[in-house]
Amino acid sequence: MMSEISNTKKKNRELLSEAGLRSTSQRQSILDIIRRGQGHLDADEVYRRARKKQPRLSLSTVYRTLQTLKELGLVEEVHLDETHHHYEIKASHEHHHLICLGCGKVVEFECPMSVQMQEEVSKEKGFEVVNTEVRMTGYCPECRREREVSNAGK
Amino acid sequence: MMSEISNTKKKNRELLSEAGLRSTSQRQSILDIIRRGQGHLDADEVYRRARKKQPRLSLSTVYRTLQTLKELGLVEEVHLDETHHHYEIKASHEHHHLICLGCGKVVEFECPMSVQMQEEVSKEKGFEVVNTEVRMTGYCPECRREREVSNAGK
DNA sequence: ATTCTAGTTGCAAATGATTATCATTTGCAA
DNA sequence: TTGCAAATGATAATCATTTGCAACTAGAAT
Repeated sequence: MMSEISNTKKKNRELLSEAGLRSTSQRQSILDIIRRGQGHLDADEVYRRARKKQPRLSLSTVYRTLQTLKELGLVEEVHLDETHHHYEIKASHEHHHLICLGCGKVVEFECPMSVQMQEEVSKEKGFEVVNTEVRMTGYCPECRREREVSNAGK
Repeated sequence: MMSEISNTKKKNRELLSEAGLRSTSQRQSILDIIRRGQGHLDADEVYRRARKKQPRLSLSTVYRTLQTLKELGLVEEVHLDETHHHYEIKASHEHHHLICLGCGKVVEFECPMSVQMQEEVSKEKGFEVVNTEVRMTGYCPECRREREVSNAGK
């Protein structure tokens, strides 16, 4: 347990240097924040959290690091809403996103079917498919209830 | 055949006035352009095309109209790339998008499975799912070939 | 047909996310 | 410890999209 946490820094360092990149404190903490973020943070949220430890950190560095980590394959960019990007640790299990139109809540779900789907489309269109993203939108249980109430009131 | 085209204007007019909106020449032509667009135009492309007929048209109007038509349910906003939006006529058949990372080409595909998938997720998560978007990325046949050639050259 | 007025438009300025620039700093191999 | 390329911070630039507002017009009322 304990060792996992103290190993993290070492692991981060290795990951970076293997890629021929310098291990800076900024990169350390940004990577840690995303790892602990459990979900999907946007650049600004990463920035806000990282600044608690490193007040001098610049937003540009956050963007640059996110980009770098994405290229390294450590972090994944997901498209939850149309206005900006979110980032999460490249997960062990593939998953997709279900977004509530009412409150913005994001729920992850797995979808074994998508692999099949990907193969089918691959074959049919002659593409080499690299990635499949499934994005559903709708209303979560709470927001559904609210909507029913306000509709009844009409 | 002929009548379909001449009916279009009338139909557009009705659609708009039913929604309590004025039928302006700008809205007419923007709607027509998207309808004839067969695919996925971004705001700027709509703007460029519409200006051929109406040079004084403003880009804001394009954006505002796109927004309006989207709310009316006549036009659908799709997220093909991360930098800006694309719009297409709400299609009779549901379809998804396969985007080439090499040349940017967009291919549409149908996916009956996605309906099943939607139901499953609905049930499992208690959401009322409104929409499902499947976005695959990869390399089209031509770009695949190119990539193989340049890899061999190494 | 003329008038009236709220819905629309065009323009220009504002915004928000992201990227580029560049002087300064820092990791790290020698 | 030192030298230097890589990385950072601060700021300006960019690009898609939105907004404020005065001028304009579709379409209802006269």
